[in-house]
Amino acid sequence: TYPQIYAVINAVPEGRVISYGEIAKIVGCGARQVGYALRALPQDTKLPWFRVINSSGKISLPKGNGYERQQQLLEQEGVEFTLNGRVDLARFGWHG
DNA sequence: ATAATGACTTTCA
DNA sequence: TTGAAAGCCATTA
Repeated sequence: TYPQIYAVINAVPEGRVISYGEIAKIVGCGARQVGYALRALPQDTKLPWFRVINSSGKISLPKGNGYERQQQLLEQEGVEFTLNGRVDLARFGWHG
């Protein structure tokens, strides 16, 4: 299941994001399993893990531990965040 | 084999 | 709009 999840994430184009649930629906597993796969990712991975956020358009990492880093990486690609730290999935969301 | 654990989601209050 | 509660299901222990 990891390979399938990684494959989908790897297919997400720059400047776009996808939710855990979307990935789960595509590979046919639960949404939590997607997060589980990301947690097991090495630090030096080339996978665009930061393009994965939750269904409400928010980052699922706790502040002070990756949250800021992910937001920065996304903004770096042109993804805009609202005042309350959310991403508009209607505009930046990606559907294969 | 069994039970616990979540980088989640959806469904109501 | 917010938050608790109940689903979810592969990985860990």
